[in-house]
Amino acid sequence: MEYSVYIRMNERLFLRDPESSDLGRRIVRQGILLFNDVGFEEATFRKLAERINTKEASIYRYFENKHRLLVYLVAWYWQWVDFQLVFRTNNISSPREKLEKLLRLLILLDLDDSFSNDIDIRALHSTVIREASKAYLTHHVTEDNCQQLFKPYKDLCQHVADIILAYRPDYPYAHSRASSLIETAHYQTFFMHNLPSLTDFGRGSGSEPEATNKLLDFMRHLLFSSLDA
Amino acid sequence: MEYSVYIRMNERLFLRDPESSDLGRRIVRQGILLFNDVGFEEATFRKLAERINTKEASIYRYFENKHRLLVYLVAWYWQWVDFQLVFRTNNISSPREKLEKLLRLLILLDLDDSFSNDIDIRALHSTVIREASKAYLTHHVTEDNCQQLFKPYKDLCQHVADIILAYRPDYPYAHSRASSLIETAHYQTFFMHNLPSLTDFGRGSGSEPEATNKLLDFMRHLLFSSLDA
DNA sequence: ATCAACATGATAGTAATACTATCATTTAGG
DNA sequence: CCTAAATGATAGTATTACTATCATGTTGAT
Repeated sequence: MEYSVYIRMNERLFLRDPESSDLGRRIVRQGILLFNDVGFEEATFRKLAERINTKEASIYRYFENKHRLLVYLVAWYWQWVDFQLVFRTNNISSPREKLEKLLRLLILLDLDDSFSNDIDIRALHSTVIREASKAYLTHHVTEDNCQQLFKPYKDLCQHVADIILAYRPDYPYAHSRASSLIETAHYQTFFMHNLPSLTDFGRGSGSEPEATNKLLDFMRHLLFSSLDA
Repeated sequence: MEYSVYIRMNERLFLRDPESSDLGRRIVRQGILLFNDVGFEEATFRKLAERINTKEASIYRYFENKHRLLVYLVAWYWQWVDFQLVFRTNNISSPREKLEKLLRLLILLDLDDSFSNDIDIRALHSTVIREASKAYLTHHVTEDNCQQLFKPYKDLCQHVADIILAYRPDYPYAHSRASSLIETAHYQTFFMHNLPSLTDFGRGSGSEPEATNKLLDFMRHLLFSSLDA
């Protein structure tokens, strides 16, 4: 099944809306692949321009700089996750089942279609795991935050916190629990693939899907042991 | 009390040992302050050189580049934490008490002396919180890892995992629990100060030490609910 | 005290990056 | 079909991230 949703983004995330033109869409879609291929620090607008047969200057018409493009991609991803969460849980009444769905969503299980609006979700997921923290771990977080650049992430955390509170109305750390759940899912995935000795499901624990299942078990254990304490 | 320990670093972390000369020591100590003042991406060897009255080229004799300097500082920090953990818990037999000490160490509570070998630990702590993940979230993690650049972090995680296993010998996720504990301590601190809506102890929850205490409560809850489950 | 290493200072230079500006050309919408 | 907007093409600037070279200063072994 394909959910062809148009994700409306905050206007401060771009100079010109990249979804309003073919060039803009190519910048976003190939930007994801470039970040994935060479990493954020090695990526340049020049390389991206070559990749999509345009000029550096044209890309600057859409995004102020590489960092802003990253912030845009990360924001898009969190809005996508947020939408998927609503979509996949809106026929479910049990908060516990909703949380279970969320866990699977965060590690990209049950993803029948890897593309959404021609955006390669798996590639974006990898990019977000590796680069998302660079979007906010800057000297100018506060200014960026004032411009609402991180709103999609904060909204998702709020929705997760709401589910947590539905599950356990008196839980005193709903927001921290939500943000640490999301962060943990991501960097444990990174560690599993790149620094496996920091996890219990890396090398030697079998195939990739098996490792992912162990990660899911760990996440489930961590989440519910704290909520059921 | 002051622990004037000389922390011996892996030789691949530098070109010339910065602890072997006055200039080298200034590079490290002022490097921490520069990263703290302007952030990693805005920092340059030129700025650092001006700050310590030397030339760019001299700094390049100690560190290949800015990223390597960051990796060095982060590695130093984790070795310092690891040493502090051993030092502060070696007269304690209860694993639970050891874990309690660790929690306080990770958020820099009970720090009577902010300096160790003239290194400003609080400044380094801030820098590590903000920049440490940039040390490994790169396209060249695997090569860096092969060179053992992250060994201090992995060693600390192993020691924490050992304490966890002493507390709960059959716990199946000791390594992941250790790494997620450490990571969570750091980015929850960052969120608390910079994106407080992602936490439950930000703005409005009173003074700085009060917020830090709430964070400690959260961390304690998270850790022991999973281990005691 | 002397000399040889070695560390640093001082200066210069290169390639790449991160933009900005300008103007011609193409494309799309009313 | 005409106008406005988007893109292409080219150029240029300031800064960064280095590398090279040689002179000068400092240190430590004899």
